[in-house]
Amino acid sequence: MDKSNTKQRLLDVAEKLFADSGYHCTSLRKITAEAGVNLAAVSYHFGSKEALVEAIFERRLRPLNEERMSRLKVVRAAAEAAGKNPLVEQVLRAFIEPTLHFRDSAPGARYFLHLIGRALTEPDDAVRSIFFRMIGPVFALMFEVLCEAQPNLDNNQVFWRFNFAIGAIGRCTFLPEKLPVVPPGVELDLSAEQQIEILVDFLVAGMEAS
Amino acid sequence: MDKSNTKQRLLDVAEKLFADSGYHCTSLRKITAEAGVNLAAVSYHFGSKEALVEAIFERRLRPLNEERMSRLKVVRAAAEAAGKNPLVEQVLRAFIEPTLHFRDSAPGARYFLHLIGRALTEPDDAVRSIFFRMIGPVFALMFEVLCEAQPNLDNNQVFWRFNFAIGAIGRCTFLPEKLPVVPPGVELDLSAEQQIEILVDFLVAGMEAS
DNA sequence: TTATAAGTCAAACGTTTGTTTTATTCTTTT
DNA sequence: AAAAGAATAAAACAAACGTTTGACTTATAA
Repeated sequence: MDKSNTKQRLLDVAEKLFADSGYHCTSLRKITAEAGVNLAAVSYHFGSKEALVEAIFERRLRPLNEERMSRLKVVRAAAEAAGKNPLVEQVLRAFIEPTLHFRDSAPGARYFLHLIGRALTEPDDAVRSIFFRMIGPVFALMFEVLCEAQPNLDNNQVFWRFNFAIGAIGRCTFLPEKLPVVPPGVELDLSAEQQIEILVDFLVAGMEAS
Repeated sequence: MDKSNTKQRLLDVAEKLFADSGYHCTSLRKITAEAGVNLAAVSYHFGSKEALVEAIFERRLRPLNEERMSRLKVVRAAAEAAGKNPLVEQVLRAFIEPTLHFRDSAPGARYFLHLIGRALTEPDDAVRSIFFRMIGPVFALMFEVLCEAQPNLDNNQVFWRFNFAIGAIGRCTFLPEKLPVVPPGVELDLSAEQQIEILVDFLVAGMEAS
């Protein structure tokens, strides 16, 4: 049909270029040139550059967040049904496993993960608030369930440890070539399962510390 | 006197604005206007916008890194003298304590920490490589000493855990208003000592996990 | 087939960007 | 006091940006 795959191509190319060079360093001219479409296509199909990046988040982050949310709710419900507190490990896995399995679920997903790994520190207020609006409910629920998992831990402690976890997770959604110092002999291309285990081991220990 | 405090004012104002809005979203016109100096002053005193941000890194990161390096070397030398492995906690403290004490050491230091917290994920290649060039040796040494601290742990494991630690540390150098979701009742303005303890507890447990 | 809509295209829009230029003022030195 | 150098000022520079325009082409539907 060729019925306007222009829109899809723009999403794919912009996702990759935004991940590579960031929102502001990537011009619409670069995007449309690499996608092989006219410059005006972005305005026509999305309305603006900002609406384009929002559509990118919408396409990937929406379903990912829904899976995270439902898994968090399962963990909470199961714990409540059993009359126990949720396990920290299960809460973390509810967030982490969808993330890293998503990484291999689509060709551009790796780029997208890199993009949201940087969205946490995005300087542009408009772009950052698009991301925060989508991720906000997930973070809020996760914080709640983490508090339930460790009821004898101060909420301040939980909050900061949760933030540390967010930062740590962000480090392994990064494209390998963007990491600062890579000592010789270390393996950057881990499978999702390997990466999950390394990450969960670290975070469970950190969250449950002393 | 007044013997060119223009340069200093530019450094101070640019540090704050770069921290606030990022490198690309902050124009030289905004910087020079807020500093109350002429637009051409940046070119005259520094040469370019990129040289300005490099001077900002140079001013603060150079001495901070020197302290980190010397503390790391002390930890390593003391362990060697005692014929033991360095302690993970001491290695982490050698990096973290200078960082958070630095935070309160100068009026603009908080802004600068926010700036380097974002430098890890800086999309602009030129800016990121300025940062990596300065922080590289510190990261490399820290990775080495961490490997010595846990000789029975695979280097891959150490590398990833080290990266997670970097990500976690970055989360508490952030300006509070830039954090995504802050549940009611949590205290964001921790003293350096409080923040250090929370962070070290978490990271030591994570680094030494199972 | 004709009429209507959807999509594409090249070109230009008005801003904003970092940087440079040229002249002028202030400070230091002889 | 005069000359030399350092610093500031206003203005203009070319390049790049996101966005809009209006004509043209293709697809859909009556």
